[in-house]
Amino acid sequence: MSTQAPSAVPLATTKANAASAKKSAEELHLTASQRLRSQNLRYTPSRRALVDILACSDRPLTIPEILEQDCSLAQSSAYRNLTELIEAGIVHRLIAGDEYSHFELAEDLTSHHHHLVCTQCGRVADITLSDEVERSIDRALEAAASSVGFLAEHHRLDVLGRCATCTSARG
Amino acid sequence: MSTQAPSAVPLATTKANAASAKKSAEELHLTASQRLRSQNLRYTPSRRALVDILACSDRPLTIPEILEQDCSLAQSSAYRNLTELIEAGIVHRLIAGDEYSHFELAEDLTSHHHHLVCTQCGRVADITLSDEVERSIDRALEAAASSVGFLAEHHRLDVLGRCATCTSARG
DNA sequence: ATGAGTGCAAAGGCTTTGCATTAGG
DNA sequence: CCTAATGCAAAGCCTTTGCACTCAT
Repeated sequence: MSTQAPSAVPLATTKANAASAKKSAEELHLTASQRLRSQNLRYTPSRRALVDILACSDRPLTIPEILEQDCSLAQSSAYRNLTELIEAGIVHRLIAGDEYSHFELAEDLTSHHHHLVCTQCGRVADITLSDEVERSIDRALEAAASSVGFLAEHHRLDVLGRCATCTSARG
Repeated sequence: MSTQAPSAVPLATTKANAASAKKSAEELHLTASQRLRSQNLRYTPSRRALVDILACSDRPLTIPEILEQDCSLAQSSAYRNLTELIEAGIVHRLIAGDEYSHFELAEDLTSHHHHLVCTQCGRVADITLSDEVERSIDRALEAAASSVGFLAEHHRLDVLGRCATCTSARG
């Protein structure tokens, strides 16, 4: 089923992602609901709100950013719900630096992408690369990993630097 | 001078790194000493020991791993010294997951490489990719970054999965 | 009524910091 | 001598957890 959370799919997910267009909000919530159900968890209004907030953002958000948009949820509940959404394969956690974690929808609910991480303000933006480059990266990483018996599950490619705002604010 | 810490060199460092062979221990310590001196810091035995430990390892190490090899240093001093070595451009800190940070020598003291991160045991191993793939990645990232006014400083590319030990220990 | 979800407060765990002491140029 | 470096203990900070209460089926 295309709505099942992937368990251990190797690196070569580029084509599949390119093929699956971004899900509609309806499909997204249905999928989220199903994945939670399969673990005997409920798709509560709080969790739906979290998914909505992440779906509406064009970049991964931190807990403070999320709570800014929905302060009705206790911080601990936000963390707990995000953890459960992660375990259900709906959300992905990103460790960008030494500050807050960033949360985004899982890649199979959006599409394969990478990140621009501002080393000054911590903001993270999404970027995508061409399928050609992605395939070249996949091949190279898979070769390097398998040569040492490493079972590659996925890769992360981040660009570190200064975002436009921080660059213009201070050279 | 090739012994100066780079301040904001863009992505295209592949050729330079490929050209500069791994420094000898002597050169390494000299460079480290000079970089610290330029910030009015001393190259103490503790700091030299830290550099030695990192130089002898073929992978980034955590604080516990470092202290295992030199328990003569207080944990707080290890953190403080590593922070100063980072600020002097001698050491690089890696945030692999939600556990300990990993420390390694700065890339211009070793060579450009990437990491295999085991999601089970947290161990990090180094890998290198071909210059061709690196150039292709650099070009793609630079194009994506500059199109949104992002000033790219460097990139990080990690493979997440299971290391050989964890794979054989438990399917 | 049985199990999941929530909020509050407290605890955890890695890392940083304050402060007095020691060492180096 | 003056400044940096060190060790110990305490504090910080993001995140997780315990517990009692509420809600859904």
